[in-house]
Amino acid sequence: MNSNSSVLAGLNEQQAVAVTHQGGPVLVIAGAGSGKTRVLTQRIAHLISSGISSPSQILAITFTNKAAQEMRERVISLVGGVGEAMWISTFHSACLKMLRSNAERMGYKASFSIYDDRDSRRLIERAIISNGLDIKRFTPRATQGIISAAKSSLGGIDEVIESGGIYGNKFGAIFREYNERLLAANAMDFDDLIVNACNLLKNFEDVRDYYQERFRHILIDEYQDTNAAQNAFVLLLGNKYQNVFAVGDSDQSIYRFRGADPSNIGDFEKAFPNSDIVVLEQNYRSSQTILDAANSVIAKNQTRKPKRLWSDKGNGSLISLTIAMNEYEEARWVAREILRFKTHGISYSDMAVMYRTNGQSRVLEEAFAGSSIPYRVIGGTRFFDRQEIRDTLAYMRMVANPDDEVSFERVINTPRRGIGEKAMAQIALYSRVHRISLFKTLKYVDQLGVSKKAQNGLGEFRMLISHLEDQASAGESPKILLEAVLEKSGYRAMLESDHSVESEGRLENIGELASIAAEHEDLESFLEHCALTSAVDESGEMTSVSLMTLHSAKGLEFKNVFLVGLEEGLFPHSRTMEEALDLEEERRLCYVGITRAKDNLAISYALTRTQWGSQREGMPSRFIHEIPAELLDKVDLTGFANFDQSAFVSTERRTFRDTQSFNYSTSTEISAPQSMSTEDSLKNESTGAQNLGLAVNDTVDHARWGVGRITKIEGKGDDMRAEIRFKDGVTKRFLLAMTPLSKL
DNA sequence: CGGGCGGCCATTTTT
DNA sequence: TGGCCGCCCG
Ligand SMILES: Nc1ncnc2c1ncn2[C@@H]1O[C@H](COP(=O)(O)OP(=O)(O)OP(=O)(O)O)[C@@H](O)[C@H]1O
Repeated sequence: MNSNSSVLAGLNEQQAVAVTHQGGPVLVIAGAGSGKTRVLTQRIAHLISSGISSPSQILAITFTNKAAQEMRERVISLVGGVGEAMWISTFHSACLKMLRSNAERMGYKASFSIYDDRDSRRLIERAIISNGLDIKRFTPRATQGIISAAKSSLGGIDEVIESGGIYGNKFGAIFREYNERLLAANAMDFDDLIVNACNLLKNFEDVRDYYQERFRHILIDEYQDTNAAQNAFVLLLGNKYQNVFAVGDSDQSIYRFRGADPSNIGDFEKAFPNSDIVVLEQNYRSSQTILDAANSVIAKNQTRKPKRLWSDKGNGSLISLTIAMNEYEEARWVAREILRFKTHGISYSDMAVMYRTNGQSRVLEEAFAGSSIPYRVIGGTRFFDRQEIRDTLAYMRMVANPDDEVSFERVINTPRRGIGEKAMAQIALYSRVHRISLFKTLKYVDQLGVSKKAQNGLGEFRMLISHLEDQASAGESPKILLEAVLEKSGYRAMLESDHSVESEGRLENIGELASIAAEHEDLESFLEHCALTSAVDESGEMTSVSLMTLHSAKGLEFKNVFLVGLEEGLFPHSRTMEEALDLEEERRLCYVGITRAKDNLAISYALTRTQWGSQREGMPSRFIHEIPAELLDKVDLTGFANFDQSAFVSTERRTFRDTQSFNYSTSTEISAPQSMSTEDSLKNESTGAQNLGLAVNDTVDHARWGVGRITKIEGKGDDMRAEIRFKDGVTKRFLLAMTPLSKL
């Protein structure tokens, strides 16, 4: 069967051109919602069903694992059959797969560990310290930024030295040591996965030949967010047959901060001089109103080529703009709207709330819980970031790769085995001198020069790991191994013995990890899953509202979208407001957010917001002003929004006098004290409570919350804070200078 | 050596 | 808000 109806169904002319392109390099450039992902997916289906390509000749790159999985399912539903042979994955997964098969060539063992951000930062910290540098001056975070930027642009030590400025040589030394430690630990960081895969292809002709022959068709989604190393990977693989199909939208490039380089799009034509360009202009997702708003925001970017994008879905409803007193009121308003939409037949799973920073989810979660709205937070504090999960996985990694330095340090003394700083220093010394890994030094435990107690602990640890290694090489499943780790290491016993609610939660999480382990045949695939599965990948079939950052929202779509916290300093974020290029990236992020909505878009901001314990007054985001006023339907919950830009005088803004009544009816107990402290701070008055000589266990009376007992005092003078546990069991924290308290 | 506590810090976005 | 460091006591 050749050109097939199901594969071409639901495509416009331009889309069909792209899908059925006869081969050679193709670049699809198109705005949001124009069907880029659909085209890419259906092209895979077309290649297979028309017999042009077999599934095993397909390499498709997506931005997240979840997108990969969905694409695979979609292709299978179009052409049937088993899709196992296709490689549809993220860059990182694809590179990892190649590296596992060829690790020895690169000087690694096949069982190498993958270091995520935090593992890598920890190792960088070790490298900084062992260079005799101060981690206050050379912060691991900043150093990691420099190193990662160099790696992801395929640079080496020279680039690190250069971006290190006057301390270039120091950063260079750190960089060198970090890489040495990685190699010694048989570990790669995220950037290494890409860089090493490139080097593998570059340096080994036979490997390159193999993969070039194998992947006759290479397709890349979200091309605008590839970095130099990823791009090099694509070019290396695609060089021979040049069947490279890339889709992207430079207006949706939002990862420049981590090395993504949208100029890869422009360079595509240079790399493949005979490439064909396909432009898609019809948006099938959003109403014209939403599209107009998005187009007019993004038009403010200077460094951009204008682009046409239209929709025939009709104007739809206006975009609502809501002004709230504070973030609590904003969240309650979102909750009310969600319930309202629900009664109009829109299901929870068709709605999403998007924000700039993860920290904003908390208040929303509280409001949703209070309104019994089912919700899911996508991303945020990830499951795999929890301490107990990291600890358990560190044990598992030790089993797979005993040379793993970061994992060793993590668990050598968890639970306590009497190994302190002193013993660790001795181990590190021995490992340096004898050029063996930390774990291997344990063979010579009596030569390390550590206390008897530490020797015992170390011996115990060594037996534990080697016993587990035996089990692993005997082919025990990850589930069994995990069980053995928990039991034999004493980790479970440690948690069980303390009987706290916290430990119970940790045990539950570990239980969850065990069920993930049960889904995997071997240790390697389990660890791989844990290393590369990001929070965004968690499945979300349930009928719940989604909460996520704007970054996580890329590529998704919802009927109703709430964009919250549109305040100067938050969005655009204060860290981006100085550099024009950073600000443009924020604007693209706004464009991405707006264009996630199909039917209804609601944006909102709060006049005050509590950040780092203190209140901040917010100005409406410039992005709001960049949306034509006639597309907005303004609702002022506060009565005194200072949103008096000329564009908005037409709406029914209440006068300041009205606010004296202060009866924004929806406010409940949560916002009242908020507004009270706002008033206080505005008047710059102190309640004097910091001078009452309060101490822990004093009983106090709070003007709004009633009687309670002080459980904690910190800070002094005007900065004194108290934690008070009220009679109803609620615990709250206050800045005393602003709190109406009396001592009882 | 280990645990607990106070105080200081910084605090964007993530494969 | 929490993560981390330094300090103190058992
Ligand atoms: N020809 C078409 N007819 C009807 N619907 C279409 C057509 N093409 C795409 N769509 C729909 O439009 C929506 C957006 O498509 P898709 O996600 O592929 O766009 P995209 O360009 O990848 O978007 P973005 O870049 O914003 O993530 C999807 O719901 C898709 O099913």
